[in-house]
Amino acid sequence: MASTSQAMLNQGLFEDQEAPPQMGFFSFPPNSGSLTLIPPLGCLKTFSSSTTTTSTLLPCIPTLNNNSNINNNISETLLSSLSTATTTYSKHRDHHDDQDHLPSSAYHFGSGPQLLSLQRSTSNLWSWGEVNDCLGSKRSSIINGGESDHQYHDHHHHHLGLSTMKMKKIKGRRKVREPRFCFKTMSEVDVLDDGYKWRKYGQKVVKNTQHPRSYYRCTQDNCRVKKRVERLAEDPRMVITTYEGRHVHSPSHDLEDSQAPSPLNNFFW
DNA sequence: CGCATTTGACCGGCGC
DNA sequence: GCGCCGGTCAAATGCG
Repeated sequence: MASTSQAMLNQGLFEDQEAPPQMGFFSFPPNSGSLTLIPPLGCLKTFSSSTTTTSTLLPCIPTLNNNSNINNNISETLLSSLSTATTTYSKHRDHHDDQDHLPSSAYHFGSGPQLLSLQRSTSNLWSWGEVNDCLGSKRSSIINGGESDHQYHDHHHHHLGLSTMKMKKIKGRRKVREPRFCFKTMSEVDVLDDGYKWRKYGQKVVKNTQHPRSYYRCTQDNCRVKKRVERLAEDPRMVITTYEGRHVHSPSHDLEDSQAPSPLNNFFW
């Protein structure tokens, strides 16, 4: 089911290893029939601070039923969303790290409304911030726990994943990370079918959250793609899925459905 | 029985 | 240096 959109994703989003992973917002509420579009929900946030620029959010959110007949296939949905929604992301400076500054150029794909904008980064580090913005990881949870909402909002996206970002430094040199993509879905089920086969290899309790974070690896040989799945602390209805790496194969669905897998079938990368 | 999941241990980075 | 934490490993357990 390779599509132009997929080709765009594959070639445009991640062909450049230095390009940051992208964060999108999608909603997959259960119990609806087919792919539909709904107005933005509370999952969409706008960040603002002295070090963070504004995130723009979806004008519409694709939704997909858990029992959908269209394979519950996220890739389809994401692609659909990309063709119907404006997806942007917050960008912010990594004020903890030194002076690798933010990209100055943005790429735009698609026609009509802005489908997806990509910020070119000189370092993958920044993109980690992106991912963790989406995540609501431990740092924000710690800040959130027992402290005022005001303080939480002030620091929310700055503290997310800081330790992780610093892990990227090795003797003053940045460690190159696999490209990442993080998106948020509204779903009752934690693991959404994205067309690939995953094996769980770990689970961690996230501080100040009742929901654990699960770690998955792609089961395909030689494919080192990983994904993390967790529920948003502030809104347990939301599932945060973070992909890391590029698949070196086609989705299993395609392999089953077709004998002619194409590189363009590669979901995200 | 084979494979997937669970779960405690372990490791490395980071802050204090 | 120590403790905390995220991420991973791997033995134990569960399940079809």
